[in-house]
Amino acid sequence: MQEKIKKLIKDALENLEIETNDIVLEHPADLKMGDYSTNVAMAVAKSVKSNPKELAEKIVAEILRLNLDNNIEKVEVAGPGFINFHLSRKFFGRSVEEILNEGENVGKNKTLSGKKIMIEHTVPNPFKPFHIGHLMTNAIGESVGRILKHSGAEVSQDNYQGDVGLHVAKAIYGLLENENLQSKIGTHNLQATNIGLAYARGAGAYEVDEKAKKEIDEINKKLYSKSDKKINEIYDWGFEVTMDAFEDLYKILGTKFDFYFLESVMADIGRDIVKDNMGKVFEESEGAIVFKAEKYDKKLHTRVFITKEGLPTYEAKELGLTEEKFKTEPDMDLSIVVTANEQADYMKVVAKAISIIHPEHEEKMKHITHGMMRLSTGKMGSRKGNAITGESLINDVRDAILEKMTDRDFGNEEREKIANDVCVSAIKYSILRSSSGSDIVYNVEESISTEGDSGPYLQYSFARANSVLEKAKKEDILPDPHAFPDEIFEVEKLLYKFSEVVLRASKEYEPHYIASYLIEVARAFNSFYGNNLIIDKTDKSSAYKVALTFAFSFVMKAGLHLLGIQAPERM
RNA sequence: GCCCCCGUAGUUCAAUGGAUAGAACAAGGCUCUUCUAAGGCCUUGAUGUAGGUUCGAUUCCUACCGAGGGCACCA
Repeated sequence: MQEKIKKLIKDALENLEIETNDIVLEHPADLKMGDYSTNVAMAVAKSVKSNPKELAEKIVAEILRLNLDNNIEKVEVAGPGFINFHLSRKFFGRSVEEILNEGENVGKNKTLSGKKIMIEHTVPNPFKPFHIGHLMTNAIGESVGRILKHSGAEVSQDNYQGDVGLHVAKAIYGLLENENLQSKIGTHNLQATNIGLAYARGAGAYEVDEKAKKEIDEINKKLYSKSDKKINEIYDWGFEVTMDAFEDLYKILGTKFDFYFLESVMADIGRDIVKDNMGKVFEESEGAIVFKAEKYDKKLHTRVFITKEGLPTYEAKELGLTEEKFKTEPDMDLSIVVTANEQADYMKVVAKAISIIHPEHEEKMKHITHGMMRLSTGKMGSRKGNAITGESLINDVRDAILEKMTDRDFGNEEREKIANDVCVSAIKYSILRSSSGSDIVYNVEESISTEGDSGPYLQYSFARANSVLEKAKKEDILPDPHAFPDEIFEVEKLLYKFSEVVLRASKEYEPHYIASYLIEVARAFNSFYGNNLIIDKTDKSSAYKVALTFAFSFVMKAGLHLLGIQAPERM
């Protein structure tokens, strides 16, 4: 439709002998102003020395002369010189029909078809708790991945595990200090929680206790050399148990990883790359091996890749990791990494180094950053290791939801499942409603409220639509997109825009466009629901309203999927 | 000191250089003998400051004010 209207405008301008290369066609902010709008008249008014409003009138006259097809109801000039297009009742009926035909494929586009993309996110460290920051990268990474897939890309996901390093030594120190924490009794979640406590203890001691610091450094050396049998045993158990606990969380969150990379392996690969590029990229400075990125870009700075002790830093490991990813997927078109904001600058330096070594990779790396999650109520996690864990937040939110569900008549299994889905939706939506880089304030109460701006509100709207459709089935009213009434409902004016929203979200790697759009559609649907009796055998247009309800439910379900959220049929 | 990101209703967030800057929460009122009232309908309130570019600036540029992050061997 967009292209058709653009063509129409272009033809009209040509006939009037007005030159312009770029026609901007957008949706007006207010639905009352029409469905599409262009500013060409204002844009070219100056160059043809004409009053924008008069020029707009002339263009409209020419457009009308060119014959409208029955998708366009009327064209008019408004405001300072906008030309507004109002689409016809038929158009909206047709777009509902189209959505019905597309079903769960609704909103897909092919802009990325044939492209291979790998996205890295979540990245919790074994031996450390999965904290709420990991929920941020998970929600954003998962959603971006799904959006790109909806645009035709072949998407795989990878996770990167810090299996070595000081944090492991700190956890093991804590475990040795308090043997109770090494208990193998209970679920791996419980055991992982104990390891998290041990880590917090070790991390705390490392800061304030000289003796402990020495011991931890000692443990760290033993971990590298694998010389201590007891430490090795604790390590093997702790690694497995924390990784298993992460897998449980991924299941709840709806994430599946295709590749896992280990930091210990990347360290060696990274070190080799640095050595192979000495002189070319890296140089020695104060005993360490560094990359002076400011030589290439004034805004970048020098970073250490190999310490004077000969140990590869995060930067060198990242180098190895990227190399390994391109080896794993040789024809990869894009490698995306999602991390916190504070990594933005290192990533630029690392990316610069990589593009000097592999110029062909330069355009194939993309870094997405996320902000911090703070909780609006209760204590915030301190920096020293006792941050709020993802699991405890999930449990709190789930409990609050179960409390709200007491008047609902569900079996235990369904109740649990729904509480889970609603909980994940509450958290993920709160993250995804804002643009990616911004910090968010998470408010448990607001996130589970169905009044307004929340994931549960979206799910509720879907469940409601579903319940209408159930009734339609019982009453034998089949959807018919041709039986439309004269009235055009607001929800119809939004539904056909879904694919455009997906496209924009995909181009900008921004899930929040989907989130805001879904709220808008849900609101329009709930309003439609409130003001219309959908199932009504005495109403000729009932079959159309059922079709519209179907269309809404497809769009909502697909949209929620793109946010990484389940759409329960009942709630 | 240098670099990056940000500053929008009381609060939490939106707004591809466009029209009267949108929502939601909070406050008040109305609404279930209709399909989920976890809903719907109605009523207030904002672009940090000063300039500039533009027919038009929340958006671009400059300065200032304010908050956050990064800047050599942690990740």
